[in-house]
Amino acid sequence: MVRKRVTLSQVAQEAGVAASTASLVLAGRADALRISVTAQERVREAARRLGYRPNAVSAGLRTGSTRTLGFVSDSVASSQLAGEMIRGSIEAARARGYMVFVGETGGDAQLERDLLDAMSDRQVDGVVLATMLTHARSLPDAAARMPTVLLNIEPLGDDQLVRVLPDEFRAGQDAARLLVETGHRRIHLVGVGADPAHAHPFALAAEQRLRGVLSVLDDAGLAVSSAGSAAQWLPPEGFRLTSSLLAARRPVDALLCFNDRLAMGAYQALQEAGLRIPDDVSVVSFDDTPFARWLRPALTTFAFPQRALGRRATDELIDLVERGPDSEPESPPAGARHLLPLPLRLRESVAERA
Amino acid sequence: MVRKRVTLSQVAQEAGVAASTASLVLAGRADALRISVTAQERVREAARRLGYRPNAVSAGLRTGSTRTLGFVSDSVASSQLAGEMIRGSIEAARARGYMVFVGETGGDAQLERDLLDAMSDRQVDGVVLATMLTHARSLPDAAARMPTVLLNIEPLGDDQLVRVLPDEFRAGQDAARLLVETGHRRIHLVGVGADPAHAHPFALAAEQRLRGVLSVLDDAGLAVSSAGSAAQWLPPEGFRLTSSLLAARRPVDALLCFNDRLAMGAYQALQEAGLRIPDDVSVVSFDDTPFARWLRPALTTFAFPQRALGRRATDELIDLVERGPDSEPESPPAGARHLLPLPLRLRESVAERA
DNA sequence: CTCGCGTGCTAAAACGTACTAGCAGAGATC
DNA sequence: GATCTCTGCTAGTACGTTTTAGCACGCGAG
Repeated sequence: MVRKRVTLSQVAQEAGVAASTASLVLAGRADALRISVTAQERVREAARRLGYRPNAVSAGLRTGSTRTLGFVSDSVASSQLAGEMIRGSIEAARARGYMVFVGETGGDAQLERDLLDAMSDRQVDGVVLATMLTHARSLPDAAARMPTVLLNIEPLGDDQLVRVLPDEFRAGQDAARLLVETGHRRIHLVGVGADPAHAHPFALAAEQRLRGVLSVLDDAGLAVSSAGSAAQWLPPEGFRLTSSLLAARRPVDALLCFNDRLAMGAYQALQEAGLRIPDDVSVVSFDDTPFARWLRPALTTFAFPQRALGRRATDELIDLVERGPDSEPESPPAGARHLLPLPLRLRESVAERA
Repeated sequence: MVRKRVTLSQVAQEAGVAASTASLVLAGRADALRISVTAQERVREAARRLGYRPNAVSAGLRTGSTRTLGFVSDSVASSQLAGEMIRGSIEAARARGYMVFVGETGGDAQLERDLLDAMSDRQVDGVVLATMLTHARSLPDAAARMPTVLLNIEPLGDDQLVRVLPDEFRAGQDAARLLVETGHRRIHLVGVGADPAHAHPFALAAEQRLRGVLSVLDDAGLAVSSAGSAAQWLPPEGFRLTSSLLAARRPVDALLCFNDRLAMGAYQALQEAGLRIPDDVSVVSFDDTPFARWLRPALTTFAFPQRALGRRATDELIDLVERGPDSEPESPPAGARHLLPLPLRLRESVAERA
């Protein structure tokens, strides 16, 4: 079943040279070390003929670098986010010749340590540490022992690691601006209270997003109203909050939902109350969950850039790894923070107001 | 930044024994090879004190086994399916001390070969080859060269590999039976035609599922009606098919949608036509997509067991790997096919008919 | 006293690659 | 003819394990 792999010495033998010569040729260091062109050709030809592929395990043992990365996330819950991030990470890695080990902790710190150990045992060149849940957190020791990039995490203590994050503040601004500029005046938040200090439970993300919203509404001289905050950002909560907002008979122009699932619940409440979207009420949201485009009318939302985040974090990690730990002399200010935009998906749920 | 790992010889030195002795002790082969209890204790103590962890790369080079698996899928499209499968795979692997490399091909055969090569270069012990798209396909050569388990794939040529698949036929039966037993008579299929030979485009899966449905409807003496087949199983298609079904004014008791996204479209068409679910029309579906429970009324559906599939395939792979290629004497009939059920998620979209 | 045997351990080779140090031979120089 | 330099290559070691073959020692038996 398992055909034996061809080794370097077999190639060397076939080409009539020593293993070291073959190694030099195939590593592209032949010119530097004066191997004749004919010998080079013989080696390359032999390698091709035998279908030689270098054994990465062996090379890893020798050089210490395995061209392998780890991706550890906590997410089990909001699976699509995690899935897309992983996908982005894998793509970026692949493009630069790396493979990635994927691990999930479900938020369990012990499991996280075990996973990082298991990856370290396999000599990964570095890891991406990602989260979908708690955005501010302390870091495992392992993060200090190997090249690490934080994805969607704001570390509590250490400040030295490269971080890749969605630009929540800007997204909040953009969403509010979209509504303000289309003439909406009676804007209600769905999912968070009006006070950024208590924006919980999605901590930093929600808080930053809210601050962005507030800064724009303030500038526009608009009062801030919240339909109420929710512990879970799920459709039933969106439904409940929107229903009671409507029951209170306060004037409403637009709903600014803090994610698509809340928006889905809001849709249901609006529709069951006989209100039309966007003619009576506009709805804008965040995430661009798959179903956002399938709602009727299609939901206008700011896409959470999972894939881009995964890709970027991995690219940063590879940069870090390949730069080597020697060039530390702060060429990049260690602890750089990269913010990625949440692009607008303009669909049908926002109307122009007179 | 990077603290040096402790090696076996350091442990040995600390314990005052030879490296080979330390190896035997830590590998648990001490008793078999008569190492004194005191020496064993010294080794273990030293290992603990120094925080020794065996280098898996080195061990992999020596033994050929890296306790590493590969998971290669084609899916980019229906991401949640893939995500959950991967998650299941990772869990199962983790539980038995394996790590997994994840790769995605997007259906590109060349990329698939490259990924399998890259994994093979890293000496994975085996791979799970999964698909979300085309269920019947030919296999890359690499599959013959290392232990391989097929996930959601029915191979075209070779018949020898272990396969793990959802039990589509049974799910079709279950869905049809659910509707028949609750008294529905005017059942319409949404997404596929009534002829299993043309069940495309989801080939085997849809065909098997349809055959299951038909077998039950036939037994119940019910005529088979289809609202029409769709090239894409997405909400707009579900909406379109259901709308034209209703426009044709044929009597309809229940809709049997071939996935949740079609069902979502069907919901929209029914609601916009002023029909109530389930009072006027029952709806049943397949997949249990996250939004299924958030639709109003919550959708009754048969859950596609992605996670279980991933887990099972990985468990089978590890069994295969650990059994070794030597014990081939067909203890398990090579090419076993494991079918996993699609469990019913009974919610609110099906009513009892008089 | 010698032999044989059991006990407790170790030396050494192997896995496949990377890379340093250096060797052999040809030609050039004096 | 001896020395030097340059070209073209190779021997050998290291990476950190696993594993086989076998060594040294002490003790009991003959």
